[in-house]
Formats: sequence, structure tokens, C-alpha cells
Amino acid sequence: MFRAVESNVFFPKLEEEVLRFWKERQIYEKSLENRRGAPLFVFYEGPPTANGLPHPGHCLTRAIKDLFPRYRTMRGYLCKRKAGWDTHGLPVEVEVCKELGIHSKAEIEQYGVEAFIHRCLESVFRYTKEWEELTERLGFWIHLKEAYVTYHQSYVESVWWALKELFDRGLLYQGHKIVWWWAQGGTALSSGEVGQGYRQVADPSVYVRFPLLEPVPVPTHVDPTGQMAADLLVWTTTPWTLPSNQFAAVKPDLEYSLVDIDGEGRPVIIASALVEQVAGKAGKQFTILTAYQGAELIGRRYRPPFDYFYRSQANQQGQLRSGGKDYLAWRIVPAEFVTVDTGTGVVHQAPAFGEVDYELLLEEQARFVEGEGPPLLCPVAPDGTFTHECPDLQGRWVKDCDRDIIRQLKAEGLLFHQEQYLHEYPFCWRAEEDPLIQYPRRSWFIRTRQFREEMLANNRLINWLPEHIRDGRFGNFLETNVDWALSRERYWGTPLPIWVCEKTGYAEAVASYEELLSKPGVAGAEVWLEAKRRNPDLPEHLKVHKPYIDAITYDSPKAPGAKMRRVPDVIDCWFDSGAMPFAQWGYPNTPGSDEAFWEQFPADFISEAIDQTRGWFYSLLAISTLLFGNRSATSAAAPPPSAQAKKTKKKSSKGADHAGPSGKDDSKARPVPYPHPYRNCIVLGLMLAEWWESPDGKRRFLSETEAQQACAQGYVHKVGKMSKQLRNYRAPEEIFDQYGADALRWYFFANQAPWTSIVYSERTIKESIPEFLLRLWNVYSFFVIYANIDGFDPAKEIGKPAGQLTPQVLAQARSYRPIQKRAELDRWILSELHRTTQAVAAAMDAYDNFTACQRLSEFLDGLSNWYVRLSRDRFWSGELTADKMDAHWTLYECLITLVKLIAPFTPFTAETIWQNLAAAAFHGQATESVHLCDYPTPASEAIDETLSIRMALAREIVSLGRSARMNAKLKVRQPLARVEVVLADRQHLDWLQQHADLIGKELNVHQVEFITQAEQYIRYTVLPDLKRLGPRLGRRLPAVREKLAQTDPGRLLHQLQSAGSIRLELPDGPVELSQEEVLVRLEAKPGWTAAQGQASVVVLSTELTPELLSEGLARELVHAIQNRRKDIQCEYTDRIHVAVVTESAELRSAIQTHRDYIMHETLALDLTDSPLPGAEPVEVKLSGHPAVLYLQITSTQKKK
RNA sequence: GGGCGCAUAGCUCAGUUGGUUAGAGCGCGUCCCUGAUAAGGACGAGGUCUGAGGUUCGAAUCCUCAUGCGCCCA
Repeated sequence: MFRAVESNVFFPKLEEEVLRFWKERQIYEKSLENRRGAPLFVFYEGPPTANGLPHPGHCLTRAIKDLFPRYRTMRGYLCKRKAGWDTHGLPVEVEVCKELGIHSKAEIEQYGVEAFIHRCLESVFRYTKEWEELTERLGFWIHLKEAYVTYHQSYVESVWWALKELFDRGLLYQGHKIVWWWAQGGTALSSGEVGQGYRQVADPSVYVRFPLLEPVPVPTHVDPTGQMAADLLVWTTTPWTLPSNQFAAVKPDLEYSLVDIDGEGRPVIIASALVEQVAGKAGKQFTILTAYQGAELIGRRYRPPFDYFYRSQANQQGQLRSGGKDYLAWRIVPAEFVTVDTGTGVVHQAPAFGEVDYELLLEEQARFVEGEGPPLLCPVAPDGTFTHECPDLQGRWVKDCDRDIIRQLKAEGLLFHQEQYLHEYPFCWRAEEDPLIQYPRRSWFIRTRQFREEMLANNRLINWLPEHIRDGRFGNFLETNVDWALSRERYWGTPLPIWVCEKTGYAEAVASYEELLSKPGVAGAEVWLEAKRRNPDLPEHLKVHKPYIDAITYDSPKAPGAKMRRVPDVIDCWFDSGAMPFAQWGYPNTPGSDEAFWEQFPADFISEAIDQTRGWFYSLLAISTLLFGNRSATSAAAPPPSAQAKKTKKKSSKGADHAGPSGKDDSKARPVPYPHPYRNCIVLGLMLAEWWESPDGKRRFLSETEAQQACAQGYVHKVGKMSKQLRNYRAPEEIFDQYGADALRWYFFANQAPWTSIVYSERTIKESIPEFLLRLWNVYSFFVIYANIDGFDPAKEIGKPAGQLTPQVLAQARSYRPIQKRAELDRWILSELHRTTQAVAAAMDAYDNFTACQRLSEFLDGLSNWYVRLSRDRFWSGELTADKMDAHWTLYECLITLVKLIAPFTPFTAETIWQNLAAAAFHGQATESVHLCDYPTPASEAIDETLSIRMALAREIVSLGRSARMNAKLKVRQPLARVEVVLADRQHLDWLQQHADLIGKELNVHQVEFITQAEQYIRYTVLPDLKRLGPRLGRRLPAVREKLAQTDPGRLLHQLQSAGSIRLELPDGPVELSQEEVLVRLEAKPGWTAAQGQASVVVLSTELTPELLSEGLARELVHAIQNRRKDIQCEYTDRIHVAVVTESAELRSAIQTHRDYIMHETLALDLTDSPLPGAEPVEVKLSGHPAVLYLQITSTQKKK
């Protein structure tokens, strides 16, 4: 016996029970134990930050991250799932600053770095509980207890090891980075912060003359000497950067003009396209004297407007790599970024105060021999004031100097024009009156640029979903890769493990705390010990963090008496997360990490949202490529031979998956087979919120109903970014409580490809219940009802152990007959089951959950709306015949297999059903949990494609029949004499004829006839098969089409049937069309009750004889009695007494004629025509005939 | 400003290598069925596939441009 299934199912409650069950029985742990020694499927968890509450977008990521590991586990792989937490970084510091009500670095220092770090640590795990609850409630199986944590000592040391590797290989260097700098607060702002602070502002816009040192060539009609002295005309909105000018940039393929201004005699050079615009602005008369290509101007020298540097460095030269020498500064250089939208086409370059300018400086430096190139000129201090290098401006805030600078330009005759310029400019989001400036900071870089080609090559080995990421967003990013700016002048992060000699500047990297303490003359470790003594609760991990680590110094190996001190920076937290493939194991310092790392590298599967393209996806790839990529045999980081050997044991399969070692030892040619860290990557779309607003926009509602109730009308539907401030989305827990995790999961998996950006729609989540879960539940409930009524108990017939209840196990049962012996309907649904299994596995192997879900939905539809529907009378027939047992076994097998198929998608519902149908039914002799089962494998011998096609045809005909009945307003309860089905194609005619009864029953008609020629109802059309004929006929196709349309279809059909082909005479010669190259379409002629589909037309006979009407009445009566049974709460098997009192002769006659049928259908013991004493009379109308109905339940008894 | 993507029914989304009548679910309307019963099913209305060009015998699909939206980077 199966446990009775409650009809009013509430999924959230079931899910809670399943969660308890999983926990008590340690099902997740068992699912791993189950696969001990199996081939590996490697999953990496991209670590979330737990310093904020999880939102619906995290649910999507975590659902996808659960789906494929679950699937692969069932497919026989061992998939270890280590959780991880990202704990470092600016966002954490910002949170803490908010709590403390402070902003700047000075305020942090004042508060105390030590205390600040402690607060960061507290903040990091503030919402861990919420995250863990969400993870568990969603059914995301992952080892939360053994999570890697980026601030842990082992993790930090692993990162240090990686950095030392890079440092020792010369891949880590110090340079400048131009940052958006908040001078008053003394800190750089992240791009996100900068983005928040843009405001429209009016800045001075000045056009300045840069006098060229040498005259430029001109035609002799302009000047008889053939040359003229000229100025460059340069535009800038930041006059304060002019003292720092180093170059003027032009675009080589742009045309420039030499123009005379109001006949002044000293012409200027300006992009030709801008002559008119600038002349107009300045209100001057420009006369073009001659023109140059930008390329002709390159290399010419000019005098900058200020001589702070020029005074002493004007003629300095450096050695070029290509041989020869060139001047270091104040010459015209080529640049592609020059545009002619605004300005003059000649761009002032102050590399210290513009990122683009700085890039150009680097390019210039690259032309020179190391150390010989132009230096960076920066006469501005970090507090935003001019230094002693500009004596007359010294100590003043740069922006305040704009006016004096302009005045001076004017005085020297260099100012051509001045105006106000309105534009967007960033301000500090914390101190609104402070404009940001671009400013150079010393920074450590990783030479990723050198590995551009290697990274691109590795990128090509990754199976990106969607594919366009590879060559699009990610590929483009790699192609324009610049060196990774690694260091951050912050507090809470992995400290940069570089110690520098205070005297010589000699630097070295350190790979562990232990290594550090073993250095000669080490001192300062007591700072940590002292802190720990004061506060014994401090986690040991903190000792590798600021400020404790900063205290540690040791003797310099280069200068006696000098100390090595750590550089004060921490690193970009993206490096932390990108290091997780090895750092999660504490590689290489932690014992056993060597094995663990190489076993779990690279990942088969990762998934995050698209915003991670330049984040985690990049940091993983860059770090792996640099550390483990192809390089000389000196590699410190090559996999041990044992790990290599183990990996070759992996099963090979299709796709990018496991496209790994061939099994041969080719490690000499390629030191590391997988320098790319992940093979398959699903890039998720971003999730938007939807909400409703009151007409005034002041009130927000999360459902339309609420909006309707509150505002009646005029409320507005909104779609936009999810926002904590706006609270424009429903919290995940509420979704779990109302609809359940499976509903949410199915909504994510089944509605769209995962990379589609979706609107988080509560309504759609709700809908996934009736669409899928409830439909499955109804079939399951149906099965249990009848299995229990019939005493169908598989456990009684199957020996122990029953295991996973595979078809082989079920076949042991005495009453289980081979599929070939069963009814066709059984063979059909089992064939569909295996086809679905095949398709779902293929889709899931290709990481295509959307297609997989569609196939599952289609199967469930067939099971529910065709198989169960048509099998009903088999289930409620009285005798336990072999056919009835077949129906039970078939449905049972379908359900058992289906719950295995859906287990990775909706793990809770699958488990609930499995527990009843398998675990409980077999009293512990079946596999404990559906998640410990193997994924079903399709049996090709059970698949009958022809039957699938035929059954689909039958379903179409029934559907058309219903449509036809609808048109004629003939309800299905009214039997009809006959239906004629006209087929365009006689291929499946015989089969359909054999199944006429099935179609007839569904349509409630007595006779179904198939005809292939029925000119009386049908018009035929012969159409060309364009897909076939297109390639063959090309240009002639339209003529063929026309000719076919004009020719009498009857003649064409005749020709086709007699000759097997059609010959058309066309102006440009004859064309022969074979049977396969044409399609025959049918169309019902008007005036018939008919419906047409692709391949068939269904025509109904609408003539109603008295016999048919009488039969219809009988069915009406049955319907009325069944309704009444329900009213008086009959059990399914209750027997009843029935009486019908009526004046209607037709009705009495119908009862007379169909007495047995009525009694059988309604489980009536008798059917009389006088009132039953004690029974309540109910008045009914049956097709317009009034009657009074009496029902009375007898004692409950089995219908058998 | 640059890169990438998206735009299909009232809403949320599918649409396989270009092919004849562009689909699903929800919502709406009209019904049906019901011994799965707080389900289920059918039918209908609703589409210039964002716009404009182009390639092609043929374009929602390929190309170009424009518009709008999103993400990333400036």
C-alpha cells in the first residue's frame, strides 16, 4: 500500500519535511560516498560576499550551481562541492565606514587601523546565517562547513605563494596608475563610486596656442619663403593641467589645416573638420592657407605654455630602442583616440592627470631604452595642491588656480579663446562639493599583457554559454588587455607580501608567515602576540593582516643595518577569488593540498552572472594562465605525475567536457594540459525587478493585486534594476514560504535560457506550480488512488533488495509483463519515456537546462493528458486483469523514472514522490533517496519512433475533432454517429484505421472513417516543397510556384498518383517535380462542420437521430448523478441507490434503454422512478428535461 | 564616447542550419470535461516579429544603418 496522497498539496510544507529528511539521513554526504572512486566532475564555487543580504539574483546563480552537480552526480560522477566566501575588499570597508559614520582614510587612521580591521571581520559574516539558510532552503547542496574563506591564513598564504611566483619571474612590477582621486579625503574611488558622483558642472574651456619651434612648409603663394612660423591650437577644460603638459597628440590619418586668423600673421594648426566650429565659437575669420596630414606633423617640437619643466628639460634626449635618439617631451605624437567631435583635433597631453594620456606616455616610454624614456611630470601633491615644482602656485588647490593660469596665458598672448563649458564631471559621493581629479598613484602591476596571446588561446578552449561571450565581450576584453593593477591603498585585504629595503629599495616577496619569521633579524611579531594576549578571541588568521603584518621587519640582505619593511598596500580582492582553484586548498603550504588541488583542477563547470566577465571569469583565467600556463620546465607549479595519471581515468564524453589528456604522457611537450581553469561556463543574465507604483510614484507594490487594491486605477507597471533602497522585489524567503523552492527552481530552469535577462516575476513563479509541479502531483495522486484500490503493491512481487527500481528490477515481478506484450498505449508512453530520457540527458550533457525542461514538460503533458486520460477505464475496470496490471506497471514505471529525471531540477518534489512510491512502499528495501539513484538511461529497444509519429497524428485528429464540435456547438457529451477524417498522406492510414475506436471514444462518435479522397468536403492544393526545391531551382522557383497554383489540383494529384511525378511546362523549359518535392495540403470546403490541420481534415456528421439524443440524455444523467455523488461526499467505491422522477418521456425512455450503462458508471445498485425515502430530492435539468434526483449511499464496500 | 548583448501577442518568454499558416504559458473571452475534482481540456480574439535599407527565388532568422533598453568599460 502506498501512503494516501493529500489532494490539497502545499509544496513549501513538503519541502520542509524533505529538508529534515536529507539532514537526518545525511543524503548529500551519502550521494558523495556513493561515488567514491568515480570519475570526477569538478565544480568551483565563485565566492559570494556575505556582508549583504542575499537577493533573488543569488537564488538563480545558486540554483544553476546546484542543478548540474546534482545531475552529474546521478550520472555517476563524483562532484565535490566546496563552498567559499569572499571576505575582502572595498565594499566591506565602505559598509564599516557607514556604520562608523566616517569617510576618509584619515578618519580610518584616526579611528585606528586595528580596530577598523576587527570591525571589517565582524561585518563580513554578518549575514552568513541568512546566506546559509537560503542555500539550504533552495536545496543547494554544498559543503558549507568546509568553506574556503579568503581572509584565512592558509588562503592568504596561498595567494602570497602565487604572488611570489609572479614576483620571482619578474611579472610583478611597480608603476603608476591613474585613479579618480579624492584629494581632500586622500583616497582613490572605485569606478562604482565614481559613477555615482557625476554631476553637471560648468568648467572653463580654453583654446591655447602651443608655438612650434620650427616653421612649417607652405606653398610659395602663401609665403615666398616657403615656410611660416605657426602655433598648434589646443583645447582643454582643465587649465590646471597645462603646467604638466608633456605632449600634443594628433591623429595620423586626419587632415589638419594651417589657418590664418583675421590676418594676424601667425597662423595656427587645427583639424580641418573643426575649422568652422572653432572660428564660429571665437567669432573670428579663419582663412585656410594649406593642409597637412596628421602624420606629417608628428615629431615636430613646440614650446609648452608654462616653463616649470621646460626651462631645464627642453632639450633632453633619450636613447631609442630602434637606435638613435629623440627628445623626451614637447613634441607632436600620434594617437588614435583623437576625435573631431569637439576641441581642435590637437590634444593636450598631461599624463599625470588623464588615464588616456598616461597610456600614451607608456607607449612613448616603450620606444626608448629602459630608463631613458620620458618621466612622468607631476607637480601636484596627493592633497591636490601644487608642489614646489610650480613655485608661484605652490600650496594651492589645483582647481582654484584655473583663473590665474588663464590670466597668465592671456598675458603671454597664448590664450586664443575662452568660454564656459557645461559637462558631466565626477564629484566625491561622500563629500558633494569635492570634485575628483585623475591622479597618478604608485601601484603594483602584474604583466598580464605579456600573456595576451596565451589567455586568448585558453579562452578558445572554454565552452562559453552563450557562445558569443568567447569572441565578444570576453575575447574583446582580452585582446585589449592591459597590465593588472594589483595593489590597493586600503586596509582590509590580502596584504601585498613584498618587503623593501629601506636603504637600497631592494625588494623581495615572501610566500608564508613561517618563511617571514625565519628571516634574519626578524622583529615585530610581538605586536600580534600582544594583541592576542589582550584579546584572546582574535582569530589566528588576523596575524597575516594589517596592521600586524606591517609591524614585521627583518634585516636587509643588501645593506648592513637596514631593515626590510612591507609595502603598505593590500591587493585587489579579484586576485583573491581568482586564486581559489589552489588557494581553497591552501596550496602549496598546507599538507595534502598538492593532491587536492591537482585533482580538482581545472573545473568542469562554473557559473556566475555576466557582470563577472571582467571579474571572476577574468581573474581565474589570468592567474591560471600566468601560473600554470605553458612555460619552461623550471615551473614550480607542475602537477605531480600521480595527479596526471588520475585525471586520465576520466570517462571521455562529448563536447568540450573532458576534452583533456589523451591518456598518453605528453606532459613533456605541454607541461600542463589545462592552463585554463574552467571548461564550461554558463554566463547568467541579470535579473530585473518588476513592481507597481501609485500614480504619484510615492507608493510601491510588489504585486498588481496590491496596487489595484490601494489605487484602484492609474497605477503604473515598472521594470528595472533590483534595488535594496527601493525594496522593489520580494525577498527569497517569502517566495519559499508561499510557493516553495521547487517552484522557484523550475521557474529559473524551464522558462528561458539561463543567459536571458529575466524579470523576476512573482506571478510566473506561482504559475510554475500548476504548469509542472501540480500536474505531476495529479498524475501521482491518480496512480496512488487506484493502486491502493486495486491493492497494486510492487513490493510484494519484487525480491530484495529492490534498489533503484530500474526496469530490470521491476521485471522480476510476477505480474510485470514484457513491454512487447502490453497494450499499444503502454508501449507508446514507455517509448515516450525513453525518448525523453535520451533527449534530457543529451541536453543536460550540453548544459542546456531549458531544452531539458521543455522535454520533461512535454512528456508530462503526454502522460497526463493522453496516457492517463485514455487509460482511465482500464484503471477502474472491475477485474484485476493482465491488462489492468500492465496499466499499473506502466504508470508506476513512468512515475519512478520521471522522478529520477526531475530530481536535479525539482529535488524536493522528486524526493517526496520517491519516498512514497519507492522508499516507503518497499519498506526500506529500495534506495533510500532519489538523489542516490543513477540517472535513467534510455533503452533504444523501447523507443518506437513510428509509434510516436502515429500517436501524434491521432492526437492531432482528436484535437481537430474537438475544434469541429466546437464550431458546431455540439458538446462532447452528445454522441454523434460518425466522423470522417480526410488524410493528405496515406502513410499511416492502416494504423489509424485500427485505432478508430480510440479516436471515436475521445470524440464520442460511434464510427470513425478514414478517406484519402473526398472532393465533396475538401479542396486540395499542391504546393512546392520550397526547402527541397529552393536549392535545385533557385531563380525558377517563383514560376514553378505560380504554375502549380494555376493548375487544377485534381489533375496534378492524378498525375502524381499515376506517374509518380509532376511535369510542368514553363516558358524556359519543362520542370519535373518528384513526389518528395511537393506537398499536398487540404482545406475544408465551406459549409461543412470541419477543422483542418497540417495533414488532415476532420469532418463531423451533425445529424442527430432519436437514438443519439437518447444516449446523450443518458450521459447527461450520469454526469448529474456523479455531481450528486460528490455533493453527498461519496467515497470512490461507495455503492448507491438512485431514483429519478421525471415527467419527460424522452428521459424515461433514455433511462430504460441505457439503464445498465448508467448504473455501471455510477456504481448504482438500483435505479428506480419513485422518490427514495430519506434521500434529499434534487431538481435537475438534463438537456432541458426537468427531473428530480434521489441518491442514497449503501454501506461502504469494494466495487469488486 | 567605446565594447557586448537584447528588442517577437496585453504580460513573461520560445523560435534549431533562411522555407510555405511565427509558437507556449499566463491574462481576457466562449465553452467543454470531470470516479485525478480548490484539478484538467478545447476553441477564439490578440502580431506591419522596433524602424529603414540590403543580400536572396524566399528574411523574425543573414548584412548595414538608425532608435530604445541593459551590462561592462571610459
